This record gives sequence, structure tokens and C-alpha cells, in this order.
Amino acid sequence: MKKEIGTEEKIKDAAKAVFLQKGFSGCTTREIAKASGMNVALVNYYFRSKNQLFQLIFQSVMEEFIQSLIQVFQEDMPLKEKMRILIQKRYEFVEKNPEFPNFIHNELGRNAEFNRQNKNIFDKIATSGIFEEARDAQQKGEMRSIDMFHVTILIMSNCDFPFISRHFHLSMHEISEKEMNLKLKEHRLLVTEMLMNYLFPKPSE
Amino acid sequence: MKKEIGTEEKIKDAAKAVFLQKGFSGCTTREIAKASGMNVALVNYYFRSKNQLFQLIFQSVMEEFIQSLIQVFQEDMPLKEKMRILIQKRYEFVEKNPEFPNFIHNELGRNAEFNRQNKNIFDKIATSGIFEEARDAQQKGEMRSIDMFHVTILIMSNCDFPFISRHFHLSMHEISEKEMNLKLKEHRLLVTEMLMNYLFPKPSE
DNA sequence: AACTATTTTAAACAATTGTTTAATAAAGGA
DNA sequence: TCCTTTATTAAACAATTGTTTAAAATAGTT
Repeated sequence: MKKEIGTEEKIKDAAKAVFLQKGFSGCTTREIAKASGMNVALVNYYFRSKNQLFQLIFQSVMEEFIQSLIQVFQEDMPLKEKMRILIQKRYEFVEKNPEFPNFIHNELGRNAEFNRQNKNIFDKIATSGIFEEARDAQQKGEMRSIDMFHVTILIMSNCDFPFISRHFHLSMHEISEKEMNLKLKEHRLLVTEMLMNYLFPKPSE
Repeated sequence: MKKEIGTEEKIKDAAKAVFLQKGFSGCTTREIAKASGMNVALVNYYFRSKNQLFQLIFQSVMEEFIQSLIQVFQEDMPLKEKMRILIQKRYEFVEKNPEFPNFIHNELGRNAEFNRQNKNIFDKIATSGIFEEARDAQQKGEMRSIDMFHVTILIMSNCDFPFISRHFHLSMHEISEKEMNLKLKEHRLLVTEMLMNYLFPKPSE
């Protein structure tokens, strides 16, 4: 269980933590260096520039982020069940990585170039078969017939946003972090029920 | 219709635009000065520091943001109707001010001190009577009995997040800005139906 | 051991940052 | 008009930024 990690890895780990918390323009190279226990020159020795280091981190974070959305779809079960588990896994992923959503959307918003670079990452979703599988279910009448654009936004909205707006609700409802975490755990159940009811309506109505 | 605005106002307007788009640490005093057509010294002449200027802008943006959440509750109509209109108004507000949510949550996350400063703003919600009115409806069985914590998150999630994740979906679904805006308009209808169905379930089930 | 390549360090670089100064221009009141 | 206040400007300030340099330490090889 000993982890004898080299300095390159140390810097990468520290950079990920700092970038996630403060964003690209919210931190300095020296801050990353200090967080990793190294000095400034080493950061550029291994990664050439703050920008390249960020690019590297962003890419990997983005990949993790996307992966958590589609991993469920490799398993073999009915779409409705997949969807329920997807929502659960997604929620739990963001719960473990609360800074991910804000980080990604924030940096994506400020850096329009990333869109081109991450095209291959997005392709992973397109080729995962989610969309086709959903369309089938929709044609069979099992699933509500709405564009997958809406489906993805609905899921991400309800899984990601609670953690994006963490501090906001912390202030508004005047609760402690502990209470907050409990309520957020509770929230997953509501979200799952609401989304499932909406996406797979009872045939009676 | 002529607007003969002074330099103080010009700077404030430019600062709001720049801050909203790039965040506090994502822009410089000189950038704000240039955007307003003035020079750097004038920014500090009127607002003492970049930090104070930001504080001022953030405060006003926060107020607008909160106000859009509660304005409906001053009118006199049944809670269910109020809620439907609230969702609609809220969605349309964010549609007109797409940078608001990301800006607020981003800056709130990085600056924990704001929480104390904005306590009086949050009080506006608490004293608006929303919470009591909802509790009444819940006791009468008209509304689903869940904590208002969940209700606010559900509404904000589905109204705000689509615009926070704008660039993400722009890349993922490979659509143009025009198409995006159309789909987002469409999305409001889904969101409203889903939320209303969940918050005010049919008594049959 | 001697030599080479790699890693690490402290110091310096120029550019940019927020902020201030001191001089000038404009406005307003007596 | 003269004087005081307010507004505006260009220039400078010190601190911080990302990045580089050149020397020292370490590791690896023969």
C-alpha cells in the first residue's frame, strides 16, 4: 500500500486539486508548485507551461466526467433499469467529485477552443449506443418520446446542479455541511423518482 | 430615449458585463476600463479597488437573481398556479441572463465570505411567505410533502442548469447556437410539466 | 572512477497586475 | 472673474505573474 510517486505525478495531482478548486485563472503556477511540495521551475520542466498542464488536467477530468455518464450502458439489462442505475451512478459520482461540474462548465464557458479538442471525448457517448437504444424504447412506447438533448440535460441538471449550487443553498437554508450532505443524499431519491416517472410514464395516462 | 450616462455608470455597466463573462480572477482592471471607454485610474477613482467594484456588482447581481425567484409570490393566486408561473418566470429570467447562474455559483464557491454578506438577501426569500404557503399546501395534501430544500433545488436545477451547461451540450450534440436556443425554449415546457407533475401529484396514485 | 544524462534548485527575466501619484482639465459657485 | 472642487489623464509604483537560465545535485552507464 505504499505509494512512492515521483515528482511528475505529485505535480499533476496537486495541479488537479488546485485547478478543480480555483480554476485556471484563479490560481498561480507557484501555488501548484507549493501544493505539490516542489518549486516553480519543476512545473515547467515537466509540463512546459501552466497552460499545457491545465490542458492535460482538463482533458483527464473531462474524460472521467463523460465516462461516469456512459459506463452503465455497457452492461446488459433493459433500458429502463439502465437509466435508473445511470442516474444513481451519476449522482454518486458527482457526490464524490463535487467540484467537477462547476469546474468543467466554468472552463468550457471561458475557453471556446476546448470544444474542438474534446470532440473525440464526446464521440464516446455517441458510439456507446445510448441514443439508438433510447430511440428503440421510444418507438415501442416504453419511453417518453423526447429528444435525447432533453434527456441528457434533465439527468445532468438534477444530478450535477445540486453540487454546483452547494454554497448557495448552504447560505439560503442556513444549515451545516453535515446536514447539507445528508439532505443531498436524500435528494438523490427524489430526483430518481421524478426523472423515472417522467421519462417512463405509466401507460395509464 | 437618450441615455446620457456618466462615467461612473459606464464603468459599472462595463464591469458587470466583464465580470459576468469572465469572473473576478478572469479579468483585469484595465480590461474593465477599456470596455467602458475610460482609463484605469478612473475605475479606482470611483470604486477604490477592483475588489470593491466586484463586491458592488456581485451584490446587485445576487439581488436580481434572488428577486427573480420570489417576485411571483407577491401576487394572489393558488399555490399551484404560483408555482407554475414561478418556474416559467425563472426560466425566462435565466434565458435572458444566461451568465447569471454560472457567475454566482462560481464566485460563491471561491469566496466563502460572501455567504455572510448576502444573508440579508436570502432573508427576502424567508420573509416572502413562500415556505409557509407551501407547508400549508402540503398539510392539505395538495402538494408533495418534501422539504423546501428539495423544492428549491429541483426548480433551480431544471431552470438554471441548462444554461450553465450550454457550451457542454453545444459540443456534445453538435448543434448551432440558433438550434440550441430553440431547443432550450422547448426544454422549458418539459421542465414545467415534469416539475408540476412531481410537486403536485395526481391524487389517484 | 569517470563521464553523461537527468533532475532539482535558486535566481533572474520581462510582462502584467492592482493601485497610487501628481499634474492637468473641467465644472461650479462666489 | 477668481477660486475651489471635481473629474480626468499619463506616468509611475511595487508586487506578482508565467517563464527561463545557468548552475548544482543526483542518477545511470561504461
